[in-house]
Amino acid sequence: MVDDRKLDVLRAIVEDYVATEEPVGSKALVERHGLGVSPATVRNDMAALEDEGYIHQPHTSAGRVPTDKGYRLFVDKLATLKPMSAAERRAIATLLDGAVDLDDVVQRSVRLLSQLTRQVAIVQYPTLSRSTVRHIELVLLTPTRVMVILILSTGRVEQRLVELDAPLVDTDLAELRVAVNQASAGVQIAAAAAALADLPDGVRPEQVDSARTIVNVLSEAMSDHRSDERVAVGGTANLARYGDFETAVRPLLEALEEHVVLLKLLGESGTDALTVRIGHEGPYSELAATSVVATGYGPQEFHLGSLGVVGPTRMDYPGSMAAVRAVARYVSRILDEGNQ
Amino acid sequence: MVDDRKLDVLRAIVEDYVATEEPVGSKALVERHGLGVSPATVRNDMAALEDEGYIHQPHTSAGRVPTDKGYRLFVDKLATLKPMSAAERRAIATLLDGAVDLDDVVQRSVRLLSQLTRQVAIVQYPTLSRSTVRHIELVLLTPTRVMVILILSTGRVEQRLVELDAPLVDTDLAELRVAVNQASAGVQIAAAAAALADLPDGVRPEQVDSARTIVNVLSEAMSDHRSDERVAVGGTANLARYGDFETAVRPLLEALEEHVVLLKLLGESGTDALTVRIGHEGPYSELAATSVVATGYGPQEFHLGSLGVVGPTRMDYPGSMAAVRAVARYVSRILDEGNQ
DNA sequence: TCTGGCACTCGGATAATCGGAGTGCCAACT
DNA sequence: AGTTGGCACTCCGATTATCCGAGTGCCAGA
Repeated sequence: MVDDRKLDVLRAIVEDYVATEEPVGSKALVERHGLGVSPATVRNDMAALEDEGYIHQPHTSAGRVPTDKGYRLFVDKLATLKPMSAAERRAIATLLDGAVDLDDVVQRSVRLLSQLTRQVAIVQYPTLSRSTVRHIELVLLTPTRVMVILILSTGRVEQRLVELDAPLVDTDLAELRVAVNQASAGVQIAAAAAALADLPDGVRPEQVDSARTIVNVLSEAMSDHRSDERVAVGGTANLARYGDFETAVRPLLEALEEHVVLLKLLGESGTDALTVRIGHEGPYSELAATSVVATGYGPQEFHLGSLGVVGPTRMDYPGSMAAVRAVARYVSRILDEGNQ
Repeated sequence: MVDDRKLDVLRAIVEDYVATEEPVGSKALVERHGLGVSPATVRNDMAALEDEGYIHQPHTSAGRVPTDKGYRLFVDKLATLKPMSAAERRAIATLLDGAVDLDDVVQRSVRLLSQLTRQVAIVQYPTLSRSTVRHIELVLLTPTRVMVILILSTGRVEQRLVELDAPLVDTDLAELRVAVNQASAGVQIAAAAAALADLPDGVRPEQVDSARTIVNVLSEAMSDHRSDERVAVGGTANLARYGDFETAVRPLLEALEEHVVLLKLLGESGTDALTVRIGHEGPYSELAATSVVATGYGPQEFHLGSLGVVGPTRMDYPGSMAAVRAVARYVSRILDEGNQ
């Protein structure tokens, strides 16, 4: 049975432990928080909380430390997002508004997020998969060499160099340009790739080969989800504040190198909800000591990617959650604007 | 006076210390290296080397540790680059050949370099400043909205969205496209920016405003050296092997966040020579415990950027130098090929 | 159900001890 | 002059011993 006061005690334990990084005892608790009861009472509650698995004693005669389960309860029931201060809101707005292109938005977001939370921040680049084709440009560099440029609605630009078997003249290329754009402009890339596949059938015979080559490259670029896997990482210096190096820092540093791992951490579930993954809840047993606060972003429920922070299970959840949500909102808005 | 044998002793000390991370004593030295003399003799030499400032005793009755000056001598006089193994050469070649675009080349290089050296690797993106304009593309998205795409010889693509005051039709834009390309294709961007400045004077009166707007954006993009400051970092997990956290790891982690700092570390001197900066020789006093092995890259003495590794002063210089040089060569070659 | 009291536990900080690797120096040897 | 074995000495770091106190569980009384 977990009544209200026990929850208060749990909240107090979490807050104190996060702040001090040391097991918290009954006496210190009643002093620092106005619980209105005696240490002995708190001790009883603590014993109960421990029975339920919410807190844990490193050893007899030590204070209590929240378990993952304890943090979970804290996050689910007890945490009220710390509202961002006006100054912080302004900082977010001005910093992100100053971004000149997509790369810049991502870079600035990571930096911002890591500074706000003093944690390691991760921002996934907007995925190609759900974006639409804004424009395709074909440029004749030499008669047999075409530069193919694919511009997507998110602002991402993909470019490929194509070597043709037969020379092409400018007017031919212009026809082709019109054709590919008609077939794909405004269409989601998956559909665009499909639409383009039939295109070579419709062109003049002597252009078929060239068209086919170009279309192939285009669909390849469209279905190349390599860039879906791109992420930006920042704030690693914050790892330095971690206490335990071997169990906490090293595995995380290793994870940060592996972008695939990071994406899994962010949880590319496709949902835009703010999610918190605590310790062992995550997919990697080596990262049992780290938590992830993440959310999707994208204009109007349209999931373009995820961003979040990772840190020790002992982290400031309310603050991190608020920061992550705030940054995600601003990023979504920026991307939306650039997309009109 | 530093005779040959003393140099041998120094080399042995450096090698042993790098390998073991512990002060090395006279006895261990003669055992591990076939010096052919007795420990007592080595001790005499050590005393001399210490007088000269090449090595240093953490405390009486401890072994010796090389000083920065000692490493310097080692690197200048004693180090013979460890040749890359055939397997390593092949790994470099295949990995880098698989790169699909500029970003990919850089990403792969960082990864490669960090794995080869087991250090933190840094690769600067090719600078805009010395590259030439390959092509400029203007795309009419709406009558008053133009997407400007700038393609450079290094494969970098810059794109900007331009809002025009007056609507423009396709044929007008085509004229403009021809004009800007004629003015700038094949020209170094600094010169191209200058050449473009005069261009609006030559166009038809009703286009002047649009031309001016577009040209402004272009020269801005050309002189926007923001991307000159881009660097990729990899292998931070290797920091975990460092012993001393506070003095070695934390300052470096902080430095890695600051790309400007990194560029200074790489030494954007413009020279392509392989340089080694040891400990205090570098520009940052907080990084007195770290060394940098860096070199420029770019096809045929044409400096496009720098790459290198950073690590503790106690690092495997011969190995790192060889790896850095090898990777730089391959990167240069790749960039050259993509540039034909 | 809460509270004050009390005996008990145990980790971590502090102090004390000890061994050994390494040194410098010197006298003898080549 | 350069090299070597011997030897007394130093001092770090690992090991062990000691001790303090925060924190606990439990119980009896309000």
